[in-house]
Amino acid sequence: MREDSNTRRVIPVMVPMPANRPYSYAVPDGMRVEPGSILRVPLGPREVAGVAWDGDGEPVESRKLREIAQVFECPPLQAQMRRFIEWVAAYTLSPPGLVARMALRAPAAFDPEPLVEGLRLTAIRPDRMTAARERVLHYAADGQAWTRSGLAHAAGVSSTVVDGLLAQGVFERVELPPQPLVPLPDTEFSRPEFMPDQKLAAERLREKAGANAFSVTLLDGVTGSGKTEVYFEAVAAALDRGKQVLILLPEIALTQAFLDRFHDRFGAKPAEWHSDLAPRKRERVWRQVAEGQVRVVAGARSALFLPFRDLGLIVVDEEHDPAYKQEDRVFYNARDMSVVRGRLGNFPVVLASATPSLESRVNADQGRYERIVLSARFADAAMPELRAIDMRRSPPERGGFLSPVLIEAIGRTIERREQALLFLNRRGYAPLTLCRVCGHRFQCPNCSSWLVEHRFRRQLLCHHCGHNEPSPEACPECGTLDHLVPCGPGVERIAEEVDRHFPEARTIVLSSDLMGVKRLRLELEAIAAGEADIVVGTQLVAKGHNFPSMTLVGVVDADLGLANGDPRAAERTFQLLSQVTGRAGRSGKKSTGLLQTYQPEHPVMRALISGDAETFYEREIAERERAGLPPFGRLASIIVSAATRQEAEGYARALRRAAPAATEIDIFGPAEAPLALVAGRHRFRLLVQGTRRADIQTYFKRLLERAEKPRGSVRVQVDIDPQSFL
DNA sequence: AGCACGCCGACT
DNA sequence: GTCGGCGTGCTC
Repeated sequence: MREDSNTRRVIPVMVPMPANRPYSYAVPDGMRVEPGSILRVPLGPREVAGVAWDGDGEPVESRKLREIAQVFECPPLQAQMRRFIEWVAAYTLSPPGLVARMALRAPAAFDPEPLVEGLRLTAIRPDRMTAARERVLHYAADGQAWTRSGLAHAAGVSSTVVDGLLAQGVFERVELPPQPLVPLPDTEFSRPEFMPDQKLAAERLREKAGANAFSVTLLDGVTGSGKTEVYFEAVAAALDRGKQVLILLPEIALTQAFLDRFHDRFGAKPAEWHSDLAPRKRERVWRQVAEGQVRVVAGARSALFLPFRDLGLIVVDEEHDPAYKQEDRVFYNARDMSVVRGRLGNFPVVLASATPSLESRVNADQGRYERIVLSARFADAAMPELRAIDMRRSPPERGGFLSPVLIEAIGRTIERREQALLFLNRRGYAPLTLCRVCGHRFQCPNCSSWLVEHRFRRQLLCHHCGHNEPSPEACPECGTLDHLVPCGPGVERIAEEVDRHFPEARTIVLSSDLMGVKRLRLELEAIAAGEADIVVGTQLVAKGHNFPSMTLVGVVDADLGLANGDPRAAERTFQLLSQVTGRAGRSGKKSTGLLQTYQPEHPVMRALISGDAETFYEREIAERERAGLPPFGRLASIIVSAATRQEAEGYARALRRAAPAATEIDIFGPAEAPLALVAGRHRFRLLVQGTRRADIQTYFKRLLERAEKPRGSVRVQVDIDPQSFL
């Protein structure tokens, strides 16, 4: 704390905007502020919530210096969290104010939850008794405090009856503490019976999570090996130590199944945290996490910035999932930042996956993480038998995309009254439309990608930037009618083909653009209950939902993810297809996975079919090491975005020219096409390769200082994440 | 990131 | 003559 010339106390405050350092504010006389206090401060024309930071406030001109308006009655942000914010800001080269903002994303949560007014029976009896009053007294006789509306509702009377009794003194007002959001989990609620290798793993995890020490454990267990139940033992151990627990999930909105399993084990639900949460609920979660009443949070990546009072374990489920990576404003990977938070907070971290990322595998191989392997499927669940369908030998009939082999397998499956899942990671009807007369191809006016036909919506859609236009009747180039042809399949087109072959079957298309999260949950429930025979779905069917009678999974285009130039393509495809095919066979019935491919000899297909992931990983790791790619070398990028393509590209080129020569850094780009169009901004990426993170960070800082300052709508962001590549 | 200030086109 | 578009610059 410092005093200015007028002997006012001045402290640093981190404000929620892209400031590179805390701002200084004056503390009014008599105000008690400590580092971490959450404050209401004036900022320009408005007021914002900021955090009192550590050390002295830098002196500022006294005409600029303004006073803190209020200290919120709310637990201060702990030193551990403040160090975490600083660390993330330094690592991602983003302004700490923006990182702090992520920890303050619950606007109204800083004021205490209002006390609930309750009514309790006194010794006074009413002057006259009526039937309605009788009923009210009957319910209130339990001596508990009731809310006015609750009591009126229970007694089936209007609330004026209760008001009348209150006026006579029959009831007194009492203040009730706000209801806890979720009941306390009970670590003894239902202890599962484990198979021998699960038991071993669970004991090891209990040991790790029971210790007050930083460690990272990679729990590597095939789909259906009971991974979740095993890491629940780590959760139990941390809870028994009196700690809070965070479980990160890639798609929390879709994982009703996870919440049910948690409930089965602990007799209570965890608090949820994700972007679809209603604002009021969001505030209560934030508040009760800060106060320590919520013991377990299951959340999306942003839950990492919740202000836990006493966090003692983070579990990152499906740790390989690309959804953990945030790619706007602050670029970070929640899996990696979880490890950092564990290190700063000195507590254990568990990374769980059936198909770990290469980074985590290498970290385990090199001894930085401990690796626990669960190789057997649990109880009656059998691994699906995977086979390739060589599309060169069993091609689809003209105009179709499904091999006769797959069609026959679907037929046998639904005859047995079992379910079939067809997976194609492509939304819409057809990825490209062209005119048979003049050859015109429908292209996005903003990006350079093809427009995807969505027949259900009668629109052409750009999957890059969201641009959409109504489906055309005629070719805009030559005006010819009825000569536009869809090229290639999307899920809608596959569903159409399925309908042709199995008109009697109940076929459902599951695609993120067809329904909201709520509707999707219902559809998933319905499918699990057997209300469909054939499901055609995109990526979202891969995530976390269990379909007990699904015994056939057909991958329509297993080669799809391998086509682009991403060095992670093989790893990603392996992970995705493992997850998709793992949806089958959960009931213990014999199940099959069929992969339609033109390259059955590809390492990814071989690994999937043989079940020998080990050889695949070794090969991929060797390849990465040879190429100096993550986790052996670093890839990073500078993202330039602007309102127009010209502006973005222009600045990207200017940056490229200004790049100082350096032996340890290799910078290339911009790519020919803009990377993406995000909320009306074109983005270009300059890719940087180097060996050490520190080299890249220093280099970026130097480059950004040297280059002309971005003007106009140009923005520059940095992505230094071992996960990143386009 | 917000938000106000400021300078040029189509309307009551 | 004003309303309003979003370019520019600042916030302790």
